[in-house]
Amino acid sequence: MEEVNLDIRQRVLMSTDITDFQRKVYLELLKVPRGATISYGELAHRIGCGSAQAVGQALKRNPFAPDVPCHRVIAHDGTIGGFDGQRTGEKIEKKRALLDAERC
DNA sequence: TGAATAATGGCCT
DNA sequence: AGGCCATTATTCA
Repeated sequence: MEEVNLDIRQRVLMSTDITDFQRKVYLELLKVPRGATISYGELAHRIGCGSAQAVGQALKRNPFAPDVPCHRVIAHDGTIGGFDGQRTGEKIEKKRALLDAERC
C-alpha cells in the first residue's frame, strides 16, 4: 500500500464521471497486490459480473490510465491483451516484461 | 432509445 | 488449431 495508490483510490471514489461498474473495476484492480495478475474474467467475476468484455471496455476507456495498473490485467491465455488502448505494440511487450519482473 | 463496439472466454468443428 | 458464438457494459448516432 503506497500513498500514490491511496491517492488513486480516492480519485476513483470521488470521480463521478465514471459509472459504478468502472469504479468497481478500478478499485478491484488497485486491490491487486504487486506480483499478482488477474484475468478480465476473473476480475469481472470478482466485481459481480460474468463478462470480461465489459472490464476490457472499462480499462480501455479508463480515464485514470496509466494511474491504474491496468497492465496487471491479462487475458485468460496469459497475454497482456492490451494497454493504453493498444492491443499490440512495443509498449505492450514492455508491460509484459514488467509484469514478468513483478511476478518473480 | 437503439445499434455498434470490445484490451474476453468458452465452445464447436 | 481455427472459427464462431455467448454475455455484459460503454459509447456513439
